[in-house]
Amino acid sequence: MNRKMPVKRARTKQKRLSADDRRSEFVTKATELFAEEGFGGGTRALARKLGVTQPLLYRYFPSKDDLIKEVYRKVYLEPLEIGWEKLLSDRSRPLRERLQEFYEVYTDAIFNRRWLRIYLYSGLKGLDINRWYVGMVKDKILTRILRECRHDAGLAAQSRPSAAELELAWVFHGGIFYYGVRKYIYEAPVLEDKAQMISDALDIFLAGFERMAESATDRRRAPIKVVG
Amino acid sequence: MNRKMPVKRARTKQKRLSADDRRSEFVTKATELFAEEGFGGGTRALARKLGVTQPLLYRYFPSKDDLIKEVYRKVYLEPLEIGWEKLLSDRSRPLRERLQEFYEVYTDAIFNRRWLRIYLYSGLKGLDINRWYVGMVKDKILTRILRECRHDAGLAAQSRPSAAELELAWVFHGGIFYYGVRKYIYEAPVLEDKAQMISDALDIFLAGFERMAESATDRRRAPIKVVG
DNA sequence: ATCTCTGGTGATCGCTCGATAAACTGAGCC
DNA sequence: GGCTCAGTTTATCGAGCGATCACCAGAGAT
Repeated sequence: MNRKMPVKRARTKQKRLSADDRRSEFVTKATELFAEEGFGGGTRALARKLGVTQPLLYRYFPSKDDLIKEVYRKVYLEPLEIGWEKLLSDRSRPLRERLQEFYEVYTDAIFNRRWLRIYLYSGLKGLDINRWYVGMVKDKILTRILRECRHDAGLAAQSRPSAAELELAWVFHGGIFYYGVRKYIYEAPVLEDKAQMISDALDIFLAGFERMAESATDRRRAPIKVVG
Repeated sequence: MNRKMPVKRARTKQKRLSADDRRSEFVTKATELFAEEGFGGGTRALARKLGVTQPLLYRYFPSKDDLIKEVYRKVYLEPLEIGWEKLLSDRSRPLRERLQEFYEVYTDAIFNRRWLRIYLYSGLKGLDINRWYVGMVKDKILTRILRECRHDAGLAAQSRPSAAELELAWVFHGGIFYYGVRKYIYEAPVLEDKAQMISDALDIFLAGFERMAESATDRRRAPIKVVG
């Protein structure tokens, strides 16, 4: 028996997907919708994006909240695909080079309208998953960076970074993050060369770290001086 | 004829305010409500906060959108009450001192749950007023800071800051701003001494600025060195 | 004491929302 | 060819939304 004209399949509204495909299509399009409209975006608008009717959603998700949770999972776990540990902790490469590459890769993953908007919307809802992510940035990125910086500067390792060190790292990290917010949320003009921005931010962070490391032994703060 | 027991007035729901008082009470409580719930917060919930009925809102505002606009006006203009120009441009005081004080005062004005949440919500809506505010930060704060920095470093004044300089200032500013987001939006633990955080951020920003100023004449980037 | 003006209420409209139940449909199996 | 079962639709519910209108009530002027 020959196939029933596959041409028609292209003309018809491509209904009748497999369950897995349909489900993941819901998550994908929901991410797009919620990124634009916030989580108040309607289930009918979502169905329209898929070319199906609204009740179909409930064959795949018990409630809208469950769909939202799926979106969270996808968005929050997406940028974690990168091999952070190896990249940051590979001491065969110069520290500066590692940091530059890490932030280029990391920002490639999260600097886009979809990710940043979902991240901010979920942050405003104050959910646990958001606190978890912030804690992870602290533990897996900033703490690791500080450890490598201390090692690079010949300082003794410590189990946990000091509050002042951590704050320095946070301000640095936040400054870079805010670049993405300015570009993709505020849609304000930014310096187009992202790598250059990261490089400049790294310059002043590393200089600040060295300065702090020295003044920590001094006890009193010495005025900073830069020599060309 | 004696007064009708004024004590009762205290027991009764204090209705019947003057038009101006009621109107501003609507704006105040609406700011609180929208800060928590987003602008999807309902007019009935708002009325409940005032202890009045929902239709009363429409005696004072033609629509919910008009109320929202009032909230924007209040929130966006609130931190502008400070005398920025004088503070930043008063060359009788050391630059470092001026910057420290400015950021302490500025963050006193905007680092609170209400302001930051309204700001982020409105930013996500992509309204003109938000772009206006970002442009104002650039023109009235960052450009002015850079001008003072150039003057302080003995560099020639320029009508507009270079893109690289501006980006440096933005990353610095964003790093400080993100401190507020971490504390009041994410409710994550932060270094409690805000003035210290600002001081540290200023240290590395000023060092970075000097470094950039020097390398601009060198053409090639000189490695940074910090002397205690 | 009565009138008036205005701040405030009760009832309700039309709409959209998330969610449910029952009916439909078409590809694969016997 | 008819059966089956999974993917999809049609119809609809109850709740909540922004908004409107007619009415109420109390303080101040006369």
